[in-house]
Formats: sequence, structure tokens, C-alpha cells
Amino acid sequence: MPELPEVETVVRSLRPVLVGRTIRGVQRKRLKLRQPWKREWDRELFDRKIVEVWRRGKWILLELSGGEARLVVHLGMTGRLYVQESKSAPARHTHFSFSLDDGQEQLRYLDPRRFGLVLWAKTVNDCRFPAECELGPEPFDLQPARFFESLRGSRRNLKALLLDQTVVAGVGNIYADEALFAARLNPMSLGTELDKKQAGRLRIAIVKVLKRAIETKGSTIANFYYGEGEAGGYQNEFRAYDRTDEPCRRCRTPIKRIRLAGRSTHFCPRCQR
DNA sequence: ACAGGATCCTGGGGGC
DNA sequence: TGCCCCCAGGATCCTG
Repeated sequence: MPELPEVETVVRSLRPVLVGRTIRGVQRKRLKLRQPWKREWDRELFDRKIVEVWRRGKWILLELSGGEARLVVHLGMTGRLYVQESKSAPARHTHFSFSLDDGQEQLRYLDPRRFGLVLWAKTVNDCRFPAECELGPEPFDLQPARFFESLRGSRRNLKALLLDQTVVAGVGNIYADEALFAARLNPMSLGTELDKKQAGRLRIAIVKVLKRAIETKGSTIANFYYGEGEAGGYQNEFRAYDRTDEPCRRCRTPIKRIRLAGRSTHFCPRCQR
């Protein structure tokens, strides 16, 4: 579900609500996420203040007071993170409820498919959370030369390269397809086949698509919501993703769907040669 | 090195 | 109403 724009939307909605508040404890379900929560973390959280809420790639970080410590959240496919009144019953698949301040409200994590993660982490060897040291640059900080090198040096196809979080952090299935459409590049092309100009086009397309998706508060297909249930708007601007057999908005050729890098991939066979 | 498939899960939608 | 199959915004293994 959530790629960079959705995660950024969640962070922006949570930041003003969470910064300055104190975590008083956590209630959690025993169901396993991809990595289990350790019992000793319960104690670590107690009475810590949330100092900042930020994002790196698709990871959400809640910086906590009292030493280098933070809550780390990855939404996986179906994760949601939001603040609710404690008196409202937690929805099905709510795995964590963190009590805030006087306990009237809770920060809750919900995730039906359980591909997500909620962890408590300290800085170790400069890594502020488990995946940080393997994460590539933020799309908005991509150095043109470095991006070109990381593409040209690989015999993998462009779709797989964009999904690789070490090449660029935060791009997922939707925005990979949208960026390749905007750059008029075929998702099956190999990194080695790209010239400098095409790599530049792709980098600019990624930035453009992601910025616009953030402006529209992400894409809501089946179940992405931020806050307590507001929908994003970028799904209305899709040009490739989820448009199988619909006419290309540029040339009217039907959009094609194939399987690449294990994911469904949508492109215009005419515009994206 | 890289592609492809299976895997971890639940739920929604379509066909019958 | 139910069953079966396919699909899903992620990421990580394993095999060939």
C-alpha cells in the first residue's frame, strides 16, 4: 500500500499531533509481525517524549527524548498509523496502542496482512534503524551522476532497479510505473542500455511524480488512508498503473500489463519503447 | 549477477 | 449466501 508519498502524507498528518507528547505505555497483541516486538522495549518507551516525526524512504521514525532512541515503523502493504481516542474500540488488526500523555488518546498501529514492522531502535554504528545503512538516497537528493552510474552498471531491468531501495529509497510499484511512463522509458529496458540523457529524464520524472503525489496526499486504491480515514487523490492522475487496456492518455494505445520483478507492471507499448 | 518463484498474511472482488 | 481463484501499494529468501 504505502510508498514514499503515502508515508510522507502520514508523517505530515502525525507530526503536529504527536510532537511534544509523552508515551505512557503500550498495549499490544501477540500476533507476529515480520519481526517481533521485544518485551523489554515496553519499559524503554515509558515516559519518553516524542521529539520529532520524520521519514526516510518508506520508514517512519518517531524520535524520542532521553538518549538516541526512536520508534521505527514500516507500513508494509496494509499498515496504518494514527491517533485515536482511547475510549474508541481499536479496529480489527490493531497490533499496537501507545498511550499518550494523560491516556485520553492513543497512537495506534493497524496492519491486516502483517507485512509491516514496529520496532524500538537505538543508533548502532551510525544506523538509526535496521535498514538505514542499506538504504539508497532520497529521490529528491539523487545525484545525477551517481544515479546514472547505478543504472548503467546493472544488467537488471529498469522496473527492478526502481523497486530496489538501495538504488533510490521510497519508490514502489505504483510510482515506478508512473515515473517510467513520465520518462517514456520501457520498464523492460536494461540499466546497461540507458544513456545519460535517459537517466536524467528518469530522475526528473521520479521527482516530478513523487512531488505531485505528495501534493495530492498519495494514492488511495483499496485502503490507504491517512489520519483517521481520509483518502488520497493521486489515483485520479494515474497514467499507467492500474490502467490495463485503457487508452494511453498521450497516444490512445491501450496500456499493457505484464509481470516484471514479480510485480504487475503497466506501460504504454507505443510511448515507452 | 540476475530472473523468477515462493513466502510471510488477510481481505476484496469476480465467476459460478 | 458460499466456494474457489486471483489479486493486492513490500521485502526477503531460495533455486537455476
